[in-house]
Amino acid sequence: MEPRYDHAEVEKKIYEQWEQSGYFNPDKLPGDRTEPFTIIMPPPNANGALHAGHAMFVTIEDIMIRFARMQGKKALWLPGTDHAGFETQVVYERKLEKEGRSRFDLTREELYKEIWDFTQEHKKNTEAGLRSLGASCDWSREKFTLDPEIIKIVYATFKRLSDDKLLYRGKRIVSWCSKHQTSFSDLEIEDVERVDPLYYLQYGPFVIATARPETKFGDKYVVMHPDDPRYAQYKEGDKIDLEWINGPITATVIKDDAIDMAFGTGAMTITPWHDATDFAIAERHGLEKEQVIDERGKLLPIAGEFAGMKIAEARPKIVEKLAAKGLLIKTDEHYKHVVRTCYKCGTILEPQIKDQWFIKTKPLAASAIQAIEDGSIVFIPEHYKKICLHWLENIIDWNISRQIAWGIPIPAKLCDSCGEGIVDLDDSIHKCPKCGGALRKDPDTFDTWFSSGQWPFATLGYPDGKDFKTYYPTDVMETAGEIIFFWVTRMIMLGLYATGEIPFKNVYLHGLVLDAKGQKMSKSKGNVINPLELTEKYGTDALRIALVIGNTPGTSLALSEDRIRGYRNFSTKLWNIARFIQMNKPENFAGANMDIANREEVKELQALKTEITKHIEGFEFHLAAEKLYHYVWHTFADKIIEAEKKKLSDGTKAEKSESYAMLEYLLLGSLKMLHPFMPFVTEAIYQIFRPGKILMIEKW
RNA sequence: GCGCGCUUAGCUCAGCGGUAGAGCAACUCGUUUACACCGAGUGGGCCGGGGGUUCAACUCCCUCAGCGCGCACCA
Repeated sequence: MEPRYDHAEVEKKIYEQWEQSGYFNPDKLPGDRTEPFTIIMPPPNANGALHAGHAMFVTIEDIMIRFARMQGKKALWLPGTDHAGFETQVVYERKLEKEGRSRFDLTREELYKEIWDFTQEHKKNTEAGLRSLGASCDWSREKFTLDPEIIKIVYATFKRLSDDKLLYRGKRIVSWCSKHQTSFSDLEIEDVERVDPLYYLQYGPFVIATARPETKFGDKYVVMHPDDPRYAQYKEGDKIDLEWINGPITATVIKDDAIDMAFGTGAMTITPWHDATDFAIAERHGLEKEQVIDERGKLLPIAGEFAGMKIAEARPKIVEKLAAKGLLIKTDEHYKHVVRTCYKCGTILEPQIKDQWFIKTKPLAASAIQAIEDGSIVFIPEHYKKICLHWLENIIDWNISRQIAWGIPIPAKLCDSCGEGIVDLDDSIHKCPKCGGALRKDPDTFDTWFSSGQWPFATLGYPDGKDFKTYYPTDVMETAGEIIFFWVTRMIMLGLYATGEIPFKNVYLHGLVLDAKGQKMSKSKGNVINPLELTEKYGTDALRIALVIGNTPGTSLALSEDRIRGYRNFSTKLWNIARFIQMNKPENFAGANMDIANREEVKELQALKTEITKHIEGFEFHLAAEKLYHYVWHTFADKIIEAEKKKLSDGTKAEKSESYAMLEYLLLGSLKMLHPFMPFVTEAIYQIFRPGKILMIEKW
């Protein structure tokens, strides 16, 4: 053995050996394995390079899979990649921008084709990256979210939701991004606190307060609380003629409980097309709704002289005119409120009334809540349970339509004459069943999370696939705590709905990987760590164990190069322990006959094994890894080997043999336990001592 | 506003009813069957403040403070 472990040389060779052995595929594992253990990999987005978060999930999931495999289970880790709809389109649009092009210069088909090629390229890089991180996943079962068999399952769920009346097409308020030209669900929105002026405007006999004067052109309803004594003289339905921004109008009085008497003057006018609260009031009272701002964020002709202006440009001019007409009573310049922005570009989102497909989430959430509350699904760490339940209990209907090209096309037809939407999987409906009108294809695509939400059963070939029957429900869903609502809750809801069973028994959530200073990694800060650079420098094993030790589930981890270097030293240490033992192998050693079972050191190792097993089964990987590290270095190397040195040099032949037998036993035992954490170096050493064997499938 | 966390050695964090732990960093000494990517050792902590439960609290409960995050239609 070389004095120093050369990870670069060893890792590639060993991964190839594993892959060629076929043992990543549970069907090809030796022995009679009945108990399945399944993890579906959270598919990385096929739109960029691997980042530290990927290294984190690979490490944790690979630990569980390798452990299960060594325990004799049918261990399946199913890999995949995600087309990542909107996310990818945003990445691609940025690329277009840099090239001086725009998505709006391309037809949907052209754009789709370009992004397809782009993702296929990234997909290859992603797969190579996962391999170099040591992922022992079954490549023969790899899936892509746009594979035809996946889309087929997604479509079937869509149809079933429609048949079960859990899907509707509705004119509802959605959040609209004027830059990206698409609507969102409630999750793609980032609330930002801002301080803006609040304008008090004279509206006939009333004074109303608003932060958005530019939406007020069409306001013809003035609303107050039914119990407000200040407005007791006004009755619902009263008509009042008044002078407004662009001339005289007739306002109608409405009374509604939604009004907060303490805010402003207790009276407000409503803009149902551009505000969710106002929309709800309008729905309750059957009021007219009128669009004031278009999809590009510009004022419509209703704004008169201001038509065609962007909001930012129009607002001060409108305020100026209001002041000139004597309608501006006062301005409170320090009104603190929250505006909703696009989580990608920060553009202030404009609520718009749009025809979109919505899923009625309440019934789906109810069964998810039950599965979580009765403990069928367990969260690690535990506190995510409460977070999840809180979200599910307050869930709102889910807009799954996106006005972007990159995604799974929504299999539906739309009727322009009556507004009906009809689910049509096989392009067989050509006339509106409601009014007989002409139909056109719905141009929209699904929210990417609608398909990802079906990932656990879709990848396993629901409903008839053999894999589905064997491996579902899966054992663990391991992913980033960040995407708990986007993904985890949706998988639970859709999994239970489609299959009647939970999609996974355990949810393990890891935290963010931060830079050495504890800051979030981002491209703009330039502090993004490329895991593959680190593995090249220090070895994959060093990176992996650095990501595990001291990292409790759910909490973020500051990753410094110092840390990884420290664990690289551990790889070297392990290598040298092996080298020392190998150098002391007696000639004609007959190890099989040595009786060492009663040695204290052997018992100690067995006790350690019990602890490590318990920790891994309890998802306490940080404790397992730390104890192993400590044992190997400070007990095995520092104490046991040091104590045996004398016997190895001066002992009788029998003593030498016994010492060697014991050290070899302890070494191989340690390697086994370390293998899930540091697969490469342990495999390399193991095969030196046991030529022809593969540690990956040795018995735990 | 509601909810969820965090606060332990210089730094990053484990531990969570029974005499304070690791890695990194610092300091001293050391080349002896592997390993200087090493070994032997040292220093360093009112375990955020206050109160309570207990024979016993860093650990459980309450409260305050600071920090972080999530959710939320007050115009």
